[in-house]
Amino acid sequence: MKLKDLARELGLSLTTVSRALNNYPEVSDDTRARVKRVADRVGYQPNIIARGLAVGEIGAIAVMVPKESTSYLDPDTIEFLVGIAEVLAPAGQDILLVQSSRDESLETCRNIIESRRADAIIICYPAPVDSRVRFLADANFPFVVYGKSRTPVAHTWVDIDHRDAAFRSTAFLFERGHEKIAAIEGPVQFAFAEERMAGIRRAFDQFELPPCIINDTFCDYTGYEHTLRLLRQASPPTAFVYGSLLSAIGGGRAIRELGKQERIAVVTQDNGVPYLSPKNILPRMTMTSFPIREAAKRVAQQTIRMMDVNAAIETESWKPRLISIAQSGRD
Amino acid sequence: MKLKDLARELGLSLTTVSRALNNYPEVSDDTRARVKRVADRVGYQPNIIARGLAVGEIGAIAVMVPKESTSYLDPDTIEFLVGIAEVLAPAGQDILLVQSSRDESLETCRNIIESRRADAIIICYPAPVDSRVRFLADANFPFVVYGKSRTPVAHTWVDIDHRDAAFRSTAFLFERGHEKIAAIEGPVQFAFAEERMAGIRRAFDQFELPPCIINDTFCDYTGYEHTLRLLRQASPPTAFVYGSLLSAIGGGRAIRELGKQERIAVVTQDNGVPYLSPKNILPRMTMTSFPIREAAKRVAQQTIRMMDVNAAIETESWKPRLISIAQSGRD
DNA sequence: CTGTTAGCGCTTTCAT
DNA sequence: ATGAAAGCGCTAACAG
Repeated sequence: MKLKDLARELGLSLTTVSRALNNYPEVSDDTRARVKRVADRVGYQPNIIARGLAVGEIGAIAVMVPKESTSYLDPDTIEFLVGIAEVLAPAGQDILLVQSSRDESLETCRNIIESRRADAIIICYPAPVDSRVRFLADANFPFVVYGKSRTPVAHTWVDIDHRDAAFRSTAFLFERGHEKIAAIEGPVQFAFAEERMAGIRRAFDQFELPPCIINDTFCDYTGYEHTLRLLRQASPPTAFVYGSLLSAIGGGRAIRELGKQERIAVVTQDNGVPYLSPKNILPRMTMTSFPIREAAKRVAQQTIRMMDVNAAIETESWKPRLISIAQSGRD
Repeated sequence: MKLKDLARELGLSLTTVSRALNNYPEVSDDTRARVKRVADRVGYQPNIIARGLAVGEIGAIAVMVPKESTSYLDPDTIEFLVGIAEVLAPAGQDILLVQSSRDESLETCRNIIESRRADAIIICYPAPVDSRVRFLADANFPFVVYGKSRTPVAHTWVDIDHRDAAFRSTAFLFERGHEKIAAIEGPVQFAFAEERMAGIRRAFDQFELPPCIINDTFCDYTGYEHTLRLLRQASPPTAFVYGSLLSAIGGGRAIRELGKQERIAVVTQDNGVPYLSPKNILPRMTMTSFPIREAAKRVAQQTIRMMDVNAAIETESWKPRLISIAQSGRD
């Protein structure tokens, strides 16, 4: 069933039917009502591709997420996507999920806009300086970045204040008398990891101690291995800061295995992933907490806003709450 | 840069350039090479919408996943999506992620095919009798179902043999002398839950005991609550079967809290989600294991196959391994 | 208020 | 081996 068939059925022209369906003001209420009723009855659905070709829009937004060698989407990214979907679906925008590794990301990005696969792009977890930002800004293509990068181009972004969160996490432990603190953080090729490291370094500086930061992929076994290794050192840390609950889970396991859960203090970042509740983790952990899903909703809203040709650039940074948990260590 | 521009640049007609790019045999090797070289140099990318309109295909496959009231994608569904993406991305097919609740699923499905948003549909976790199956079969639209439903229409599906897995899980515990066994299973509106229940009932029948099965959403706190409640009964279960690692995690927590981790045996289904490793869970658990990601890859391959007009209907069912872990209870 | 007509960018007959 | 021209289904000027 195409528009032409529907028009014939109604004894009207293509144009009028199209206009009635799209709520153009110049159609009489009578006609509009009749057209809609019949369209509904015969189950007419516009061909979205044809429509896209005519209007030059496809009704989809590409979400670019990093592809790790393991090619698995981590829980945080998923939560992010869910938040995006919650806003974009009601807005009638499809989501085009695009995974790309660091070195092909610019190419992929170019590909998306040149083949017009999407009307806007969301960049998730940018690099500290991300080539896509300049490219998209130059191309004047609507985009929003989830993450604060140092790319020297004005652009719209939304982020959780990782620097602040990491600073407060570390300072929290120093203030409680810990002096040997180790931080298990994310890969340096991401801007957020750099941000967190800056926060951690500031805390170490303030307490005049040399920082101990490990960078690795956030996952259970990396958290486990680094923690185990550090705890087996001559003078092991008495406290850990984790950039992700995933590493914290693994780290917690290492701590338990060594029977140290009464003596080690832990602070972790918590992104509010529903099935990764800190409740299940031992030892108990203090956390800096912000629901990534909410941040994602803001990203989606900003993206829709940016699709307007003369939308202004906006940036926003959200501060996580610090949830202090009575725990072990020198509390 | 459009085809026309490229053609002008080359001093050739639209037609020839199009044919060269699409590897039509009637173009001379010389011309083809030259066209491709220049196209590459100027960075020409075909407009996918226009192409879609001309060919009648959009180059995307819709994946329909259930939307729960919580509107969160559970880890299993994610793993499924990752598997799908691993096959579809290299095949040049985009993924259109569509979440729909049970009662709007048929409508959504109709919508997708009538608006031609996708060239094929993947149904994930069907209902025991799923209206979409008949609809899509009647419409002669390519689709594959992940999950074995009872819908009385021949169609292509891929599944993990949940009935068998659940039977073996339960029988495993009976064989080890347990008589009070409780099963924490998924919502009955899904075919897989029905399948697992059939397997569990068969085991109970075989050992001539009345089944004890709880149905609820798979998540940490439901697993926790049901387990806690059951363990506080007058004569509590000595063993649990969990339909999902998620519930098992919560259940394990309840068992630990009651200090019963030396006395309760547990068997769980494990779908191989990388960050939900059973290693982190106490008490230790026996599991029926099958990587959902691999099943998803098969689904994607079958979908691509079904896009050929005269593809035959195929069904496949994969048996999980039972991984017996030395554990507590009456082992 | 309604209809005619010219595209949107690409593929694909049908000629040459 | 190459080109001209007719669509794919829809929207949007432009007329009336």
